Amino acid sequence: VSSSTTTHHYSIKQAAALTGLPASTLRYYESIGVISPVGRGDSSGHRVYNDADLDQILWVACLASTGMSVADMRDYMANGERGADAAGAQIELLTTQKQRLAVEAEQMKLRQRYVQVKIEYWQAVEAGDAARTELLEREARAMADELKRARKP
Amino acid sequence: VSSSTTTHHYSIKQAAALTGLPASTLRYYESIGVISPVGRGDSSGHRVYNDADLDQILWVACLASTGMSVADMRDYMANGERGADAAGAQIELLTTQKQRLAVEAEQMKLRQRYVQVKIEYWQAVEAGDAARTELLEREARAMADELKRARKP
DNA sequence: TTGCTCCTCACGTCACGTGAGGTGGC
DNA sequence: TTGCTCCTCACGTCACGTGAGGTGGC
Repeated sequence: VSSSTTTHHYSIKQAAALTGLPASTLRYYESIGVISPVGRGDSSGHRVYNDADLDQILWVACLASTGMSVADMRDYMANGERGADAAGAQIELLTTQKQRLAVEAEQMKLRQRYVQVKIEYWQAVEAGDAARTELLEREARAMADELKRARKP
Repeated sequence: VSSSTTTHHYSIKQAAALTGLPASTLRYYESIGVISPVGRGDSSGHRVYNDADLDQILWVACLASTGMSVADMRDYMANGERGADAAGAQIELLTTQKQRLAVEAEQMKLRQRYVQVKIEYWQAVEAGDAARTELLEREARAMADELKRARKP
């Protein structure tokens, strides 16, 4: 999704700053084909990133953040043929990714609740409230079971 | 948070099934001191897990799920002295972890919105809606900026 | 005895990170 | 010339995963 009116170029350091990924990772992703080869400066041989490159990198970073392997990311990106004709395929991939994120978000919520229950448990212990302590102990155990099930798929 | 009335024992395979972590990871965590040494069966030498062990493992799994390093997890667990006297310290650690989870959840939401904008972008491209395409392009770029900032701290 | 699970130890692997040693533009 | 950034290539590292080779209880 690059701007159709203006295109700037950026050094690897600038690209790293703009995307939040370290320069070493940008080189690594390019070397294994997760991102397409970026342009090089004449005579210097330095990488020159444009807006489309940055956009691609941000998208890869989003995929990586959900624990996708680099092999899968490469297939994913190769599939996205670049161009309006592939819109249908892109939407399909994006929808899958959306679902992955939804599952992850659900697990995050569970973990947050688990930690909250643990906080309340220790507060009950501190207050010497034996009944509440036992109640929260049971609750924590039940949540643990949920956490285990959520990790499977 | 082990049950005070009954304690069962479990093999490493059962412990793996109950916590969702592979047996190899349970051995690894024990070997580097992230979880305390578990009991061994007389003469067999096989690991025997009890409810307190399982609880500890689930807690470690929760910490690991937020990207905490094993070194930090070890310090964290060592600090939790086990016992009601450490309730205050436990609550402090748990509160910190809660905040880590909240930040992570915020990033998840951002990524979900980013993917959603991308989906709508390609739908606009597919529909040939140039104005909406450009609008969503700008929106995606703005979100990318947010994503970058969220990854920093 | 035959499976089955468990054990340790060592090496493999995945996704980078980190120098070493060298080049290019203000 | 002096910094500064960039380059490649190779090796290091972190968190496990995966055998190899062997033991123990029904």
